[in-house]
Amino acid sequence: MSIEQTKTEAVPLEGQPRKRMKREDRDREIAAAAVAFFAEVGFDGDTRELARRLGVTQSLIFRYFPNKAALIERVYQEVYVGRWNPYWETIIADRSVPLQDRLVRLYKDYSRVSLTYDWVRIFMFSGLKGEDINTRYLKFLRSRILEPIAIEVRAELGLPTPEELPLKMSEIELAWGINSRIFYLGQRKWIFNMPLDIDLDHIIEHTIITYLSGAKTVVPMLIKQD
Amino acid sequence: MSIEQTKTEAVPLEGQPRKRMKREDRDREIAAAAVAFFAEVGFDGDTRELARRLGVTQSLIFRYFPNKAALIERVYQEVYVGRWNPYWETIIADRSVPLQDRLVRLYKDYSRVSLTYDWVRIFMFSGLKGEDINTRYLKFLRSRILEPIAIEVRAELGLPTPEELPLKMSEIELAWGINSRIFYLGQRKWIFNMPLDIDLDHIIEHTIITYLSGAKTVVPMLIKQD
DNA sequence: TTTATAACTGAACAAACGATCAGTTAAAAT
DNA sequence: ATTTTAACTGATCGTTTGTTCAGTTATAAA
Repeated sequence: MSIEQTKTEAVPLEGQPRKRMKREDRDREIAAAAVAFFAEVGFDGDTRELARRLGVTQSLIFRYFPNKAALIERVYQEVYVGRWNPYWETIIADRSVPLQDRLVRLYKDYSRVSLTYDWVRIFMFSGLKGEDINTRYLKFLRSRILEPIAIEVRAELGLPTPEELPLKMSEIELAWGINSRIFYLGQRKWIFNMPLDIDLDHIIEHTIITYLSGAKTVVPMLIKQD
Repeated sequence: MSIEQTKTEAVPLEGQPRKRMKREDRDREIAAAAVAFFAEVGFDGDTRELARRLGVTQSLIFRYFPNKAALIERVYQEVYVGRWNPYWETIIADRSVPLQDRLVRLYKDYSRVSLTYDWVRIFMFSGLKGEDINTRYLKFLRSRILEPIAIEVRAELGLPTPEELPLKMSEIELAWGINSRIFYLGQRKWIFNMPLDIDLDHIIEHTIITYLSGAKTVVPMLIKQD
């Protein structure tokens, strides 16, 4: 199993009881352990087991978080908000670099965050739970990544700017294709236990090439439709 | 909410107690209700609530299934095994029809099954639970759908047959792209609550065009590499 | 060394859960 | 009409769960 590589199991020294941390440190330790723990077993994982992994009693957790829901909320903050890199948004618009290179660079970097064990699994657990954080994240992604990509494709193909002709839903939908591809890789690896056959970087390159090649064919067609 | 459209909530008549079904019928009724119920709340959903929806007592469920695990196993059978259509496998190989049309037809039909509320959510719940049914399903999908597609692409582009030159992992990986795209649509709609902006049939068409267009560029490149 | 602060524990509670089983009753067989 | 069969109920048990709180003890200030 290749899951272990990102597990953050804080096993305490059996003999020396590592105790009395500063409030801030313990707070962070619990949050980090909660991310790893809930990513593994889901949000129905019990707080006693989480405490056991931390090497503390269960009641301590409730001295740092008012209830389980608050702890889960913290997990969302850590994973979704805390791991977004604003630099991704700037890569896309840098027209001094060929578009294909920009997209490959962007998604190689984005994958380092969103293709981890914790990220993929917690994203699904929270989605299935019906939390609105997923919807909000995806809307954010669309406005910060997908729409900018669609705009750059217009420029690349010498088509009208969004000011001249607003982006079609279907152009953005086409860009979703890249993300769906990347995300599915994460699911194959971290949820369905189907390790990838070939190198991730290669897949990303092929995905971008496929997207741009397809966009060249499809987008001019799309913007002529009503 | 558009979720209701596939919910199969068997509300019993309050007055007349609809009772004493034949064993076979009740068995199927419980199984169907379990699919809908677990798809909604996950496999941690309690049997008392399931019984309430069925209009029977909780203990009755345990007279039809030895334990909860057996009921869940039945749910897998209903959804994964019971909904596979062997006809999909025959569409792909029919070279009297243009490849693009074959793929569009295949995935439009496949979507009718695998893009439902029940299917998408149960697939994720079972995956996150660590059940091997997902791995088995995806291996089956790869051999029955994705590899055949990769073979047809070879033929379409006038490249060597698999007998002359075995399929590369990366060629199959490229075909995964179609499925990832489709599956992601289901997740957007049924898990992340992001309803699709444009018509599903259009997206499928664009997905196939994008794939074939990309394959034309990438596959000749791939088979030259070691 | 003594005192004050706060990190931490251990035991307990109530609710919710899967599972069991002796008994009830509708429906088919005689 | 009576008997037999089997579908179904109601009450209960043991376990697990989130949450609370009075008390303990390490650590730093005095």
